[in-house]
Amino acid sequence: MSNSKLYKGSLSTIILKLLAENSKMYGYEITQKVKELTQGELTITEGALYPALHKLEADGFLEVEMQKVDNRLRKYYKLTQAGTQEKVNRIEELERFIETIQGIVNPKPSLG
Amino acid sequence: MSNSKLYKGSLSTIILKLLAENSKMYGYEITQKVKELTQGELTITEGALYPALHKLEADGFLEVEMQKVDNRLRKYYKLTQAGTQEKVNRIEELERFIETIQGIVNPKPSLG
DNA sequence: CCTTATGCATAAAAAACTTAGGTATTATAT
DNA sequence: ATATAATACCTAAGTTTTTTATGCATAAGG
Repeated sequence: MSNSKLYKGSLSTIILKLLAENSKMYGYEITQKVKELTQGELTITEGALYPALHKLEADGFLEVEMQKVDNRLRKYYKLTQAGTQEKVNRIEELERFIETIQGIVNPKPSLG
Repeated sequence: MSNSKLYKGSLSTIILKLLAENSKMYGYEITQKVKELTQGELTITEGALYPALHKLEADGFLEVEMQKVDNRLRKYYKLTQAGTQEKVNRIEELERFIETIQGIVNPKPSLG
């Protein structure tokens, strides 16, 4: 994304999560969905997205299905079984990370 | 850190936050403090920490004070005025990022 | 004496981006 | 008609930020 350096490392987790919810998406659709979900806060650049998709596919987490719509080619991605499991792991990792980081930036006093 | 790729980009924010709370810390102390605060979840490597400290100093956000303790040299860092402001900005950015990412991985249903 | 802990540092490599291009079709505005 | 924006894919060069692997030095513990 253009705005924040913080999201580094979370892109593929975001992709896996969106595909778990929508079962089938193409690249451009993912960029639009992220914009929509974040009210424009996060803009995935194509230079980041496509390599990330290709890597997830190479790792066996995604499979591809081509489809022609209005004479334009779409490359639909969906989760494989391994991808479904990987999504669970990545989301867990992300949530653990958020808790961890909040333990630093928003430490709870040891006692009320 | 060794465990999570996710923290990429948040290291300098963590450093600024710790220095805002402790007014004066040296590198090794920061690594230990992070381990402690996160119960071992996050381990800052020295190869990441020292360059990050040097960059923050070069950017005018930190200033240095040497001190000898037990014949070992410590390099204490503290926030400059600019660093104090930068800390506020970075923390805000981090919290906005966390909200944004949670809007994706934990979307609230549009209506109960 | 050897290893671990404390305390600093850098350099090479890897990872994950941004920026900047390229191709092609369709829709919209001038 | 024609230019621009939107849709839809892609890659390569450069940058940033990390990991991994070192190096040096003192102090403490087995």
